[in-house]
Amino acid sequence: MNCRSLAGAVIQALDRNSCLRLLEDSSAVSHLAQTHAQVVVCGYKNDISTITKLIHKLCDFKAVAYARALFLSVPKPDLFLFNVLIRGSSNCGSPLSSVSLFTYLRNNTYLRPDNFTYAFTVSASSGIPDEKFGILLHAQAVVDGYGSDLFVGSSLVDFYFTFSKVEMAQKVFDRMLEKDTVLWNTMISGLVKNCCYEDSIAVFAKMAAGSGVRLDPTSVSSVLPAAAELQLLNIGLGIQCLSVKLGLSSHVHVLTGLISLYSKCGDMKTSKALFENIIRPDLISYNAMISGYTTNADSESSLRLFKELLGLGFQVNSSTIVGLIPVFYPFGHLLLTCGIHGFCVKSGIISNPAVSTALTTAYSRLNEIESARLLFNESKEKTLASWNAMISGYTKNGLTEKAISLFQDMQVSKMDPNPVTVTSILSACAQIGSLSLGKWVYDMIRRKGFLSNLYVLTALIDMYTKCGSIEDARKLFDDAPEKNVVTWNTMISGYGLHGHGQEAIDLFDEMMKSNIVPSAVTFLSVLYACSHAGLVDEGQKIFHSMVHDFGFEPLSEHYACMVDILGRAGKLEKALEFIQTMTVEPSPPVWGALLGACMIHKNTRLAQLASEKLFNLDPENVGYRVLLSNILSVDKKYAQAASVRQVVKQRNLVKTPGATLLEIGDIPYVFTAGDHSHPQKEAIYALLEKLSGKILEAGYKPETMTALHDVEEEEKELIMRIHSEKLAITFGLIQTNPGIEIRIFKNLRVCLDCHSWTKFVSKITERVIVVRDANRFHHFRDGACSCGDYW
DNA sequence: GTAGGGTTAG
Repeated sequence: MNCRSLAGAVIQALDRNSCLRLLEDSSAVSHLAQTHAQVVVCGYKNDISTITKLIHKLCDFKAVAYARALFLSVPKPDLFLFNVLIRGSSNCGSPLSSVSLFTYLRNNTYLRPDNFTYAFTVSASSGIPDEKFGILLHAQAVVDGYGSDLFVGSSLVDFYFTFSKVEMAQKVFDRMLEKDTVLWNTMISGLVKNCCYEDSIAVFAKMAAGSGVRLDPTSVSSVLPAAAELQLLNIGLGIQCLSVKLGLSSHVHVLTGLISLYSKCGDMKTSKALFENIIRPDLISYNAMISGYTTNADSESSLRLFKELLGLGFQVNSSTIVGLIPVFYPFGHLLLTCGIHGFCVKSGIISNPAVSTALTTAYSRLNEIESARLLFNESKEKTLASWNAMISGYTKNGLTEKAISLFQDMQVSKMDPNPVTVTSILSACAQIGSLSLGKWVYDMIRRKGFLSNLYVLTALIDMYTKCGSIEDARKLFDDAPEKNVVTWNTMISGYGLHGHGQEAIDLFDEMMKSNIVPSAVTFLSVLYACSHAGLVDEGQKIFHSMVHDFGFEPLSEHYACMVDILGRAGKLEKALEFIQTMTVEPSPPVWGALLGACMIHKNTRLAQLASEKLFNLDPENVGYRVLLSNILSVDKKYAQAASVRQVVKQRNLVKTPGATLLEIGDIPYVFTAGDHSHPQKEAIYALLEKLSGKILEAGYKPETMTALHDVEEEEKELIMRIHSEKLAITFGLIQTNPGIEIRIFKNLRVCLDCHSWTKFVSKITERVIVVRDANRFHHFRDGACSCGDYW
């Protein structure tokens, strides 16, 4: 209270009722302070009901410190006053004070807590990180005879749901002899909070059908998110009909819930109609619409509504922003992302962890991984989701080492990984082919009980196939209690990766028998499997079936697969004809597949046609130019080959350097072409020399020489450099005992010469050599490769 | 009643 307002206030004698009325009508803490002065002047400072009213009002205005001070001045507070302050403290974000007031009440007064006391204190204990307070209160309430009180019961149900103790919540609910709307509503919303969507819907149905209890807008709006989450439009429709019948359908909460439901089911037309039905849409209903447009990829409408919201003078909140942000990355809107980032900084919304996490994701999806990292570093409160967003940002951008090192930082900072974290890390292991790290993660998954999570399981299967252990992957797959379309796709593509085309087709057939609805990726996976195994007829059949039986509009990627299948089989003209039948514009991979086939089957004419298209569509890609240059060299068109390479040089295009990973025990070794940095390089180069002699005797013919005609000296040296896979295999031979399988991982496709070299080395050393290249696995054994020279 | 992080092809 300041002096001016005190001086300005007309202090006059008032009766008690007038004092109470003044308190009731106060609309700010400053008014209350003035009235407080009058209360004192008029001699009511010891009137408990006046003081209680004042404390109650102070709590409503969040002036909890003032309220507490006043409370302490009351010589003999009664139970009602205690209850008011317990509830007030809890509502003002000080749940611990509520509990300590309760303790004080029990230990230092002769008062006995009643059902209100318990209800308010239990509610407060839902806001304390430690669950023990609520559990203790539950026990005391039962002892004091309030165990089946409705008020107390509802707070207890809410408390147990807050701490994810679904069974306990259910138990308390079941034991309540009498159930009212609030109790049912608490149950419905608690189940939703704990992702028990089906149960939530079931409880709602029971409430509506036979409980005899009245449904209110909260009942309906509590259950709607469950239907939305499960995308059960029919259930949602039923709820909508019911709420119309009960006259609840014009309530803004109900309408907002329905908007969200229809949006999540992809029906923005209905959402829009519902939104237009709201007489005075509030921020939350706007948010629901914006997020709906965003998830349905209507960036224009989403942004329009956002601008409208700002224009109406609404103070947008974090939900608005989080619902809007994903609009930016599918369309590459980097500038708009930066704009909204600036807006968040200016308005202070950036401090909300959900906002900074969403922005981190946006930047990493836009390949602005550095910006993502800066934002991550700057964000004050790093939640589990923020760490996960950054880690997955790295794996999605192929920066696996950074992902793994951030994962280590995360553990150092004592943030406990969850299934989401683990899924990203497994994906990183799969990318780099690190079986040792993958197995370590698997160990952690078992310890933490994450194996029941379908994302984790699928990522684990993927990790095993990509790290070369297709059998282990299949075992996990067969033992899986639950599989979705992605799990099946993963296993099918795993077979493809290893060249096991028939197994992939068999699994695909089995999938169809299990009535799993295939996706576009399912067909891509099985078609790639056909291409890696040379199954031409089967591939054509599946493509045909995809279009005619399953009604899929083939994507450019599907065409690329078919071109690959036909091309590898030598049916180059047919592949070209196939491209000409395409209904969509052929993308670079389509022409790339044709170009690759031209390399295998030495067709310079078509190669030139394909590369002309490619150089237009994807001028920065060096791979295609190198491929064309090699094709020309093989055809002895040296001058043309040189001019293709010249372009690469002139434009300063960067070729991805080849590298190979080999793990001995848990230690990873990385080799690059012509690597002389290795401590055991002498032994490696000596053995390389020795092997070279032996395999030449056995009939090996180096394949690089043809490409070396008419090449500048400097360049020749580059080409002559020994490829990293040869160095890695040789090192593996030195480091491991005879008979042990050698596994290596190459980041690019293995070249023709290295492929042939490895075949011979596997024969003379009697070793199984497993090579994972950028495309697939090669299992070399006794002079032959599992790919049947088909890659 | 609205909202952030995860798996599959190439």
